[in-house]
Amino acid sequence: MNDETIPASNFIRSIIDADIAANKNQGRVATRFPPEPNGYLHIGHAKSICLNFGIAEDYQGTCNLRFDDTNPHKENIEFVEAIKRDVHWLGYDWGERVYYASDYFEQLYDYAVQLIKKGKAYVCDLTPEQTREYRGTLTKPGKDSPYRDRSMEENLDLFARMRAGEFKDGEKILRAKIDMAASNMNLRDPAIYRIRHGAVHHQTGEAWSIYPMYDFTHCLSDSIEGITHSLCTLEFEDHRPLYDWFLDELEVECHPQQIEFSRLELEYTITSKRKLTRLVEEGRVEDWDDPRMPTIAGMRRRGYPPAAIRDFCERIGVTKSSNNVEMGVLENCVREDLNVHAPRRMAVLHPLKIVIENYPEGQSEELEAPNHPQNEEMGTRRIPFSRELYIDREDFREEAPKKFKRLVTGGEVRLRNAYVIRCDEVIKDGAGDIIELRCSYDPDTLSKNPEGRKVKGVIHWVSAGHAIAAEVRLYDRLFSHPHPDAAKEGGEFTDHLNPESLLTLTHCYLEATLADVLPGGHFQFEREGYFCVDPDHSRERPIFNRTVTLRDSWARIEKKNG
RNA sequence: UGGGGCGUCGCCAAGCGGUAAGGCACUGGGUUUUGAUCUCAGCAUGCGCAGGUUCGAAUCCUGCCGCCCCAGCCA
Repeated sequence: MNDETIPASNFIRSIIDADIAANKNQGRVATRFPPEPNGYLHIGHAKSICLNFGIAEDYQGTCNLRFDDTNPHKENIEFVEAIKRDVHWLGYDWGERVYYASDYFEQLYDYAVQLIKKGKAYVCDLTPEQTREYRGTLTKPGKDSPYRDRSMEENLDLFARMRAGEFKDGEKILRAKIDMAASNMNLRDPAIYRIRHGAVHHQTGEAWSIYPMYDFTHCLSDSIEGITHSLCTLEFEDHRPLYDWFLDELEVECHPQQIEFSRLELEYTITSKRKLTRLVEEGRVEDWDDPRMPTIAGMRRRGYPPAAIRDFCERIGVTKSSNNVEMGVLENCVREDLNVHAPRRMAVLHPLKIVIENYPEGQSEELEAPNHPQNEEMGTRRIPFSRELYIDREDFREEAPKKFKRLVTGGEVRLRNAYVIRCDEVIKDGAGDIIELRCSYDPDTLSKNPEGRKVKGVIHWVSAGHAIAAEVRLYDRLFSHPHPDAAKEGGEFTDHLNPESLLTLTHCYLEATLADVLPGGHFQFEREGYFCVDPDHSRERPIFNRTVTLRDSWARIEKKNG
């Protein structure tokens, strides 16, 4: 990583520091990022990716990419590919170390046999419903399954036949024999293998009809890969005793340490894969990469730079406390990165035609404009100026509210990178709507202030005859409620979808230099915000997405004044 | 009311017995041909609450209170 920032420490890094000081694992650090390929990666995963890969980088360790693919009914290869693409795009590289839990199916099977031989696992014939009844409740202990004391030989035989496909889905499961009265529900003889016929696994095809469960698979996969620190979110804290139980009971050479941290809660978004899947499947958004989605693919299309997302993950920290991060933090990271890297351009989103009456008809000239006000190295560009221009309707008022410093009737304003103009006349149509402004310019104000008066306002513009027409998509938060999940009685998160999360402007005018851009390019449209070129963009049909607005203190003043 | 966690500024978050870092947000000033950027200043006598130990407590002890997670053959 070429980040210049020094990573902030956190309790996990402290644990690793102590482990290294104690020469635990011979000072080796090995982490892993273990996504299940049943959906796209989102901002919450980004936190985990940055943590795991970030630690590996900083401790000269390794971080494996491992697909937790033990549930063929929900997983598919499209998600595998998308995940790889997104992790790479975020800026991390797993080298040759991409693994699949399914790589270990054979070993896992052997481990299960080992457990049976130790009398620590048994085949259970209870139906799913019965299993639930036998499990007990939070306050009541469960009771032993009638199949709990089957002989080792019978268990071995039954388990082999499960694998051979002799039983139907749900007919039998393999369970760990622990303690049906444990106060920790996870220890009440958890399932470790279930039967799944008819699924074509994206890696193993139809080779298996039994699949291992998460708790059994995860700790052993970590162990097999020699992971030292297995980082996961808080909801797995209750699973840690089980994680350790399997590794203690089985003969393994490596017993990784599971450490839990709290998952990211970001205001105005959801990070439940189930719910994100619903948004896609119900057509509430275009797809997984819809710029409004909190997915990595969505943020990419929205124009968020990967460095900004990494910076965000750095700033929010890693703790075990419940958190509630404001959207402003993420947006600020995006602005900070783009402010430095995005070349400036001018684009008029809500065009209002103006005619400079004292500028000769048919004439035009090229004005030089810097690509970045603070960075000369980014160079300059030439933009055409002529008699007919477009400015934004927002930048003109017939009567100025107080503190308004843009164009008003009879008033002057600076055209960015060009001359000072005055509005002499307002032309309206039959309905009373303003359709054009007649103005005059002061030829002696190029790169200098006018004589004897102060012009405070500066607005952007484009030359009508040279501008290119484009579609500009203005995105806003997908939800109008900071906690979409906090639905009231009978409601659900979709009730809080923001109906104005996408505003498509089809008649925008951009300065001519924007004609040759490529998808993925970032620009600041001065005074409007940061925009990026959409993947669907073409020279014939230019499409830009608004990544984020500029900070807008005028909007706040206006709001305050009602 | 079983078990496991968490409670420090509006939001994140340092702190680990020696008298409350930092970031975001916010407020005010300066620079500015982006009401942007940049910059300067301000912003917790207080650390969920109540007791206790101590010369000294956000940090240790006790008891409360609040919030989150767990009863998938999901991960």
